[in-house]
Amino acid sequence: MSTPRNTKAKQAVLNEINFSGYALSQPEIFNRVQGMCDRVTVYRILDRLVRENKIHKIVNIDGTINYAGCNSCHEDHGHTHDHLHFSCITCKKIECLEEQLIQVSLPDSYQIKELFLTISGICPSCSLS
Amino acid sequence: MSTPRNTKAKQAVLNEINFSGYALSQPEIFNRVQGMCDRVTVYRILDRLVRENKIHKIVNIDGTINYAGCNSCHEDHGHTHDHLHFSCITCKKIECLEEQLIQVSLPDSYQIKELFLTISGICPSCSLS
DNA sequence: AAATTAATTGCAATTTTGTTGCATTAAAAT
DNA sequence: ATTTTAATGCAACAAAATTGCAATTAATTT
Repeated sequence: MSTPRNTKAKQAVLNEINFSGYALSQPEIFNRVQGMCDRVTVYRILDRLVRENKIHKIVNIDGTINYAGCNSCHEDHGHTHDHLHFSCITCKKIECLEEQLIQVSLPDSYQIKELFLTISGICPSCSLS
Repeated sequence: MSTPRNTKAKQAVLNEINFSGYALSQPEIFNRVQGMCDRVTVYRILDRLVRENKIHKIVNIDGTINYAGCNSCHEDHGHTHDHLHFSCITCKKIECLEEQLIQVSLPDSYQIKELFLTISGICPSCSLS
């Protein structure tokens, strides 16, 4: 198994994700670290950060992929994916609502691993205007 | 507004989706109607069937898009999207579990439009082997 | 502090996936 | 049978992601 390294580009990408209030797409991230590294490198860094449990990979309801920091996840214990995502149809931003937990019951024949709940609608700040 | 027509290709695509026990991707569908029509036509047929409320468009947790028939949806009333999808990590198939309804509560500042809940895990038939 | 190891990067090429324009075909109505 | 226009095929295009490989560099060892 390989031991991950910290590079400037990796740290820059992680910073952008962690300091953003909402989930970012690969193009947005690449844009924000302009000149730091190649487009391909951003893809690889994102893959690595997901593997290392440092960020969440969120698929939006339109299929676009976004990345968000992990607030309530312990790196060592892996991700807990029992919280929900809110996807604003106006500003297109996705945020994690970590407080709201989900409970569902399925027939015993289904083995549950993770839950992915996305709610689309209008977020608080878009509701104002 | 345009009046939809029934073509052989459209019916073939709809049949494949309706007679499949799980949601199909565009490549899978194209594969199953081989020789029937062009690759592009499948894309257009799928768009049309979604617009006509004949099928569901489901985004899987890996971002891939799949199509499923509507069992409990009334064509005229549009789609009800309050049920959940089960995504098997073994066989990669997605099925709609229409019986299981979801209830969540959010702060009043969020205006909810639709819910998308996908549960990943191992489906009954993959659990056996 | 220099040498070593292998993780990471850049770049070019490629693949995959989906879209668009337009002339042609064919479903359904008259 | 004729008419109307929805649907198709094909080729070109565009966007998004992946791969191979040589060059670079972070982190460990000497």
